[in-house]
Amino acid sequence: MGKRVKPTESELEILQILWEHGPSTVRQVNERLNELREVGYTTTLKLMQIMAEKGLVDRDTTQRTHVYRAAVSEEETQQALLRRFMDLAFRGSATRLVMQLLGGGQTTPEELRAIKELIERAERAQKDQ
Amino acid sequence: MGKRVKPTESELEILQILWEHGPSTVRQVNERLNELREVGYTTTLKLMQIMAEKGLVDRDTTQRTHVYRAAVSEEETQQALLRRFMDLAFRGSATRLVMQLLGGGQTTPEELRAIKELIERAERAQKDQ
DNA sequence: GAGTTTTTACGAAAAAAATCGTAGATGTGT
DNA sequence: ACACATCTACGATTTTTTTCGTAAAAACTC
Repeated sequence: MGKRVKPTESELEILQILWEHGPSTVRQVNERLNELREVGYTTTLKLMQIMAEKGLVDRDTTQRTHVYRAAVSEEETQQALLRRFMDLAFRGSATRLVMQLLGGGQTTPEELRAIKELIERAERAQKDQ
Repeated sequence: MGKRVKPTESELEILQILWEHGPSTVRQVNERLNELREVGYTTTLKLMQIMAEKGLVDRDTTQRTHVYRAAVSEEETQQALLRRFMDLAFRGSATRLVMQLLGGGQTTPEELRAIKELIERAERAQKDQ
């Protein structure tokens, strides 16, 4: 398990699309990307080819139109990215991070409730150890 | 307020040092950096000069040895970075982010308690509106 | 089957970020 | 004052990431 995952920002955008929509062609991915910003088709193609080389995605080449799918799990990747980001931007402090998250008006009341539930579950899990 | 600043990773490392230790010389910053990894003195100097141009830091040049200090606030910068990161890595979902944070063993029991306290405070703040 | 579209492959250019060497000015110690 | 160390400025190089042009093969259209 646990490949060393260090996707660049553009690669991560593509992974998000693959995680969300499942195996996709370059065209499908490119169209999703273009909903947000303008990206040339060959740009997306090249990126996905590089990602295949790096092992971030797998592709089925039996058809002329290749189908790509994520080769790294969403969980593991997010875990690694979060660790890195927390260290870099919050000097490793989860508390500070949550403080900004809650203090910045970036959470809806629903999210707050959901997050509280998560906390309580985590506390119970710790007690059970 | 609120400059639209997007420090690079290296720039952010330097900002962290300035936020944590206050106004510092290039040498002081470079020494801190070298506690983590090897960085040449002129590399750090150049970065800090660029940051001064961008307005990320201010510097006092009245002495031969310039003294640099952060020109952007820790809060605002973290806020902006968090927003960006949450969108990129968690498709904008604070809940997913916290889920990874709690599920990945990246929080100590103490942090958990502190975070719970933050949640409760945020809930009370919402009710008061 | 000629022309058009779609696709991959490849390489190169452009852009962004990080690193470092060298020169010259300024300071320090003796 | 001389030797040595420290500091800034500047430019150049290197590395990483992103973007795209062109060509060739495959498929589709009429």
